[in-house]
This record gives sequence, structure tokens and C-alpha cells, in this order.
Amino acid sequence: MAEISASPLHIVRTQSLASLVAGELERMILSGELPPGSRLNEQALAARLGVSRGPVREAVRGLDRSGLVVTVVNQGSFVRQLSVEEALDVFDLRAALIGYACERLAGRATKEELEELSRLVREMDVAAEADAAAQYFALNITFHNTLMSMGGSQRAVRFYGDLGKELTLIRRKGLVAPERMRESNGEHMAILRGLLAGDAQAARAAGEAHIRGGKQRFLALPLDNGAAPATAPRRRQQPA
Amino acid sequence: MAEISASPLHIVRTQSLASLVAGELERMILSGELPPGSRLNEQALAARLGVSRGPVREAVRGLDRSGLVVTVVNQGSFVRQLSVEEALDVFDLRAALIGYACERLAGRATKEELEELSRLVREMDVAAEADAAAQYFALNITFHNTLMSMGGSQRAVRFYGDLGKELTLIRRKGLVAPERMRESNGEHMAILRGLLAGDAQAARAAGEAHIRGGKQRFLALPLDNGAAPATAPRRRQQPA
DNA sequence: GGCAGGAGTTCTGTTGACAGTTTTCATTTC
DNA sequence: GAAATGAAAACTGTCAACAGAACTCCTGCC
Repeated sequence: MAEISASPLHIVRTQSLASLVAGELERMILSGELPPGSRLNEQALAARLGVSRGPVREAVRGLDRSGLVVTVVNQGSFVRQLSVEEALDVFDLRAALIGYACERLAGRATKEELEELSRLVREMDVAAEADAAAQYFALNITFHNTLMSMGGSQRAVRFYGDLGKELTLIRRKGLVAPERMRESNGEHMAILRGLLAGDAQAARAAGEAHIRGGKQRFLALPLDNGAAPATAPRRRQQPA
Repeated sequence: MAEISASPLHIVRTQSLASLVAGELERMILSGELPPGSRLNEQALAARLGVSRGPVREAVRGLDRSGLVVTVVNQGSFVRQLSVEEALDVFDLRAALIGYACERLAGRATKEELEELSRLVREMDVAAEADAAAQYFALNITFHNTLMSMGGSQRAVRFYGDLGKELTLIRRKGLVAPERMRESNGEHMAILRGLLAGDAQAARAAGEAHIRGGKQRFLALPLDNGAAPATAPRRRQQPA
């Protein structure tokens, strides 16, 4: 049961084990290896990762704070199950944050920053035309993170990122049609136009409109209702 | 050194020690008992609170996530020192969040919710006329939190609260003039008008304007540059 | 057949102890 | 007198073990 060898946890000592465990757990959650509702057994995780329960506990609490995990006293921690309503709230919040970043960036973006954003939009255009959904998806995340980094504060970047990770808890079946990619990238271009023109209000409005568009595209997707494999006899699932 | 008795930590067992310790540490930080830059010695805190290092460690990491504390590997955790620039960023973020909450609330506030907000504004009006700064301050926080709870999502409420706590790290010398209180409450009334009219855009604009006003009032205050008492020979301070 | 009750197991919450790193401080050297 | 050196102290990171709560599953009862 204890798969210690292949883990990267035994190499680095320059950062704490807890942060490494946190990264690994986050990867497992975002990849779907630990699906929403599944339990995070401290002992089992510790054994699996070849560390003791201390760092695992610390990592799990961190994920709780960032919103990926829900903890109940004396019962344990579970991968968060995001309802559609909560997901819509997340979109609204992200819209507010993107708007904030766009507004701030419009007044102070450097030539280099604008060029980088333009480049990303062009690359997304290529990906959309080639129907390369995975590549578009990755570029899209990069674009958003770059935008937030340039326009937002450190805190805003992290919060926005946390919210984005939350969405992967429900976004599962996101097979995107090329038409949707073009639509999405069109909104990116609108943001870029606002930034290039130095029009803070236009950039903000475009940013918010883009997230609202994403919200609509999300709603249009068929909901992936688990179909839990249930191979292992998991004992406890998340309550409520 | 070990003041165990008066602490409320020994009574409750229905929630984890770590959460109780976190609450106590937060209180100590917000009250200024642990000023920015000061070190959080795990051993000393554990002894002082009558628990072991585990829960203390967990609590400190939680505070790190929420922004009140900064942790350096192998060096420890320190109460965060907020620069003026960071504080201004926080105001901007809070403006975006309040705007988001006001916009959402305008469309769906119930009669009871509007009445509660109106009541708070009236009470603040009384406090401002009576020059009761402490009471105004408390009511103001309640108003903001109520507004966020009604209009925002769970996540937004917590994030907004975290940002507010961060501001106390620098806001220290906030002796408020009655004139400022009236000004601030006038902005509250503008928000209320927007909500009562069901005008989402007006409510949002008023919410953002209020936080911008708070930002200006913050900038107008004299900065309280520590004047660290340095009674005890504290060993280490926060680097950088 | 379904349901209440209780022993056994599992797992979390907490503690105390050990190892390694960082800091402190006295001593030496220039 | 100031900088370098090295030993001692302090503290963090990690681990292993214990106590108590929660869950599971079996047994007995209706």
C-alpha cells in the first residue's frame, strides 16, 4: 500500500514537507484522482506519501482554507462538493476580481505587458482554429493568471486562483466546442482593446462580460453527475 | 509565565483546540497585543495557552493563510507588517467586493434586510452625532459584514472579513473625527438609497465610492509608526 | 424483515520527544 | 576596536504514541 519510491517528497529539504504534501494533494484533487466527496484519510495519505500524519494534517488544513476541502471536527476532511449555485457565485466573484484587475491595469500597463497579453490571445486564436481544446484551455488559464498578476495585488491573484481551482471541482465535463473557444477569445480581445486604449471602464466591463460569458458557457454544458466508480469500498462519504 | 487558568481553552471540547487557539491568536494580533513584526514563538504560545505545539502550529498556519501572519521556513512565523501600498491594494479589493455584493443585493434584498440596514445606518447617525467613535466603529463593521452577508457569497464574506482584519495591522491610529463619521455615514446612505431603489448599478457605484472614501480617510490619518515599546528583549523580528 | 443496542475497529485530536537548522554569544585574531 | 570563528542554546520540522470520538457490524428483539 505504501508507494513511497516514485514520490518527489524525498528529495527536497529546502521547503517543508507540508507544502510538498499540499501540492501533491492539490494535484490529486484537481486531476480528479480524489473526486469531490471523497475522504482524505490522514493515515492512509501519510503512508502513501511516506511521511507522518503531521505534515499531511497541516497540508489538509491549508486546502481547507483555500476552499478545496471541507473539514468536520472528529469526522475528517473531504474533497469539497460544489453545488451549481456555489459555482455561479464563484463566477460572480471572479467577474468582480477580473474587473478590478482590468480597471487597474488599463491605466498602467506597460508596452511589454500588453504585448504579452496580445501574444497569448493570438496563440489562443490559433488553438481555437485548430480545435486544440486542451491547449486553448491551458493558454486561457495562463492568460487569466497573467492578467490578474499584472493588474491585481498579490492577494487578489491568490484568491482568484483559489476560486479557479474550486471550479474544477464541478467543471468536469468541459468538452469545449471550437465555436465556444472562438466566442471566449473574442471576449479576450475585447479586454485587450480596452487595455490598449487605456480605457479603464471599458476594460473592466469587458473583463466582467468575459466571466459572465464563461458562466453562461458553464451553464450550457451537461452536468457531469459523478457516476462514481465505487471500485473500493470507501467507508465514509461527505455528509450533507 | 504560564497563564492557563483564565483562558477559555479548557472548557470547550466540541470544537478543536486549534480553532480556539486560532481565535485567541487572532484576538491578540488584532488587539495589538502582538504587534506587526513580532514573532510567534510556538513553544511560548503553547505554554502560555496551556496546550501543546500541535494545535498552536495548526492555528498559526491558518492565520498565515488568512493573511495576518507571514511564515518563513525554519525561521518561524511573524505578525504581518502591512505596507501602505499593500493597504491601498486591500482597499481596492474591498471596493470590488463591496460593489459586487451591493450589485447582487439590489435586485433581491427583502424588506426585512433593507430595514435592518436602515436601522444600522440610523444608529450610526446617532453615534456620529454623539461623537461616539468606538460605537460608530463597531456599527460600521456590523453594517459592512451584514451587507456582505446579504449580498455576497460565503466565500466573499470570509475574504472581505480577512481583508478587514489585515487593515487593522496598519490602521492603528484611527482616531476618527465626527466630521469623518458623518461623511462615512453619508456614503452608507447612498448605498442604502441605491438598494431601496433596486438600482444595481447605483448601489454598486455607491459601495465602491464608500470604500474609496475610506481609503482617502485612511490616507489622511497620521501613520502610527510603531514606537515599539521593546520592554522585553525580543530576540528576532521579522526580516525584510 | 426491519430496527435498536453494543462490542470492536478505525480514525481524528492531541501530546511529548527527537533531529537538524538557525541564532546567539563568548572567544580569538587581525 | 572590529571582524571572524566556533560552541552552546533556542526553536522549528517531523515523528511516533496515546486518548477519545465516530463508525461499522454483529447480535438480539419486535
